[in-house]
Amino acid sequence: MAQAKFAQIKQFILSRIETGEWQENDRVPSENQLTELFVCSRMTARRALTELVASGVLERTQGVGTFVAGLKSQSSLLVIRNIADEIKDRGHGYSVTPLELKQIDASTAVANALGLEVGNPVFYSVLVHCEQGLPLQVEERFVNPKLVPKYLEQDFRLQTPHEYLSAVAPLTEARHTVEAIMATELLQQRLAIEATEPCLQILRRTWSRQGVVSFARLVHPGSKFKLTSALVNE
Amino acid sequence: MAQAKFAQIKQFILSRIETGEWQENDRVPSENQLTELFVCSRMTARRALTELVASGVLERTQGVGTFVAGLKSQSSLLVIRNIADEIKDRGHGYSVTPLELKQIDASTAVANALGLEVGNPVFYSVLVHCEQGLPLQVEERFVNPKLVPKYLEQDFRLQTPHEYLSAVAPLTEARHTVEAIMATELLQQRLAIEATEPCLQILRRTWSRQGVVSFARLVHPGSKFKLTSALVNE
DNA sequence: TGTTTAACCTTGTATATACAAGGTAGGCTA
DNA sequence: TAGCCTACCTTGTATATACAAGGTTAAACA
Repeated sequence: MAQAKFAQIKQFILSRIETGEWQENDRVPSENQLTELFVCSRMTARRALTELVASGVLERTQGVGTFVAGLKSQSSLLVIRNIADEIKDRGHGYSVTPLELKQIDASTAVANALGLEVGNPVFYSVLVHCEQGLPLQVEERFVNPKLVPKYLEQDFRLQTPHEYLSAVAPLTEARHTVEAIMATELLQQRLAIEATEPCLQILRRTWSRQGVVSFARLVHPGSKFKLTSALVNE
Repeated sequence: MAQAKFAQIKQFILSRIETGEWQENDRVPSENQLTELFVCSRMTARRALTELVASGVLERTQGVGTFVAGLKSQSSLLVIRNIADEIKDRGHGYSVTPLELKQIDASTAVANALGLEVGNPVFYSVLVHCEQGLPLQVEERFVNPKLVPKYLEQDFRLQTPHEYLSAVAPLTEARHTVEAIMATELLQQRLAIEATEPCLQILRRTWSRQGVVSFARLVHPGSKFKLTSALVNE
């Protein structure tokens, strides 16, 4: 068999959508119709449809039918990768310098982000991630001490905070905000950039089963760092 | 039945991964083992595994077994939404002002992005998208005239370029780059911002079956615009 | 005429079965 | 001992079947 039958059916449907023959919200053949068209069992036709639904190409409603899904083009996905992996994947040298590692009192913003009270103790770390020796990211991180009591005892030259946290408190969710900012003087020093250089800031909150684990502020020089998307559709 | 059997099996596996009982690369029970555990048919056990593989929780290799997938935490997804929808979803007033709509000669950068020769004609449009009357995005767009010959005849106050292009040349892929930049003087005027305000720039290339359809440069004031992620992990 | 009902479509869940295909490990042979 | 080969595990594809559940429509009834 050149290609699995369910894959042929998927191709058949996808090509018709790609050419525009079947438009958004058009009805696609039912499982039984596909069964006749391709001379296969209902389970095989069903598999093709199910997989296309899973990938967002189709939508179905029990008792009604299966339809071409609305354009996903309206939103596409950007990937935020682990900085160390990204640098290594480029074949460049990666190094990290820990600048701070201590306990502080939660400010209002940090307390809100972590779901704690203002003034509660939180663990705080600052690291500079470098590519070929040049700063590419300043990672400022606030950690919930209740969930990660041994955070301050770690050596983040050996294992990034992200790796450590993942091991200690398996994360179940993460939320990000990306924006453009101007660096403060301190950040300018740490990133070795001019006052005129804009920066890309990623705010990242991570959850485990027990609650908010950490709140991180990742700042990149705009001239050196780009977020790139993988793909959409299909 | 309180819950479908395959859903119970999925829950069983997910909870064991969440608690950390099963770690990355650990082997999960085979289809036959699950069949015995849950007193169900192999197809039902298989469905649970298949769906968890689809959602990225598990990985499987024919002839070997099924394993807990590597942390997805390493990369998470950001959503780039249609600007008009985003503003409307916030319940705010949306308006758009077309500034340019003409044919120009492709510069080197544009020719590269569109897969054309330098100096070839390309269609060019500039629009300003406003939220409550304030500029939120400048959309500069270069369009391949071979694929979209009637681009210049459109009225983009009625339909956004993106909507028109989606209808004319169903898109099959899109790639994005996000970075922080300082606005040029012209952009400062168009966005009504100060020279000191950093901007978030999204470069977007879209493909249809026939090739690259358009290349867009979307610039937002950093103080007013944030990209926000939905969620991670399945 | 208006409402209820039943027939018929759709998708959803579940089982039993068969064979194909890929990988591993242990035993057999040279 | 070294290499091959078979038996046995795994996942992958495909079929036939049964009944459940949700929605539409048209016919039957009041």
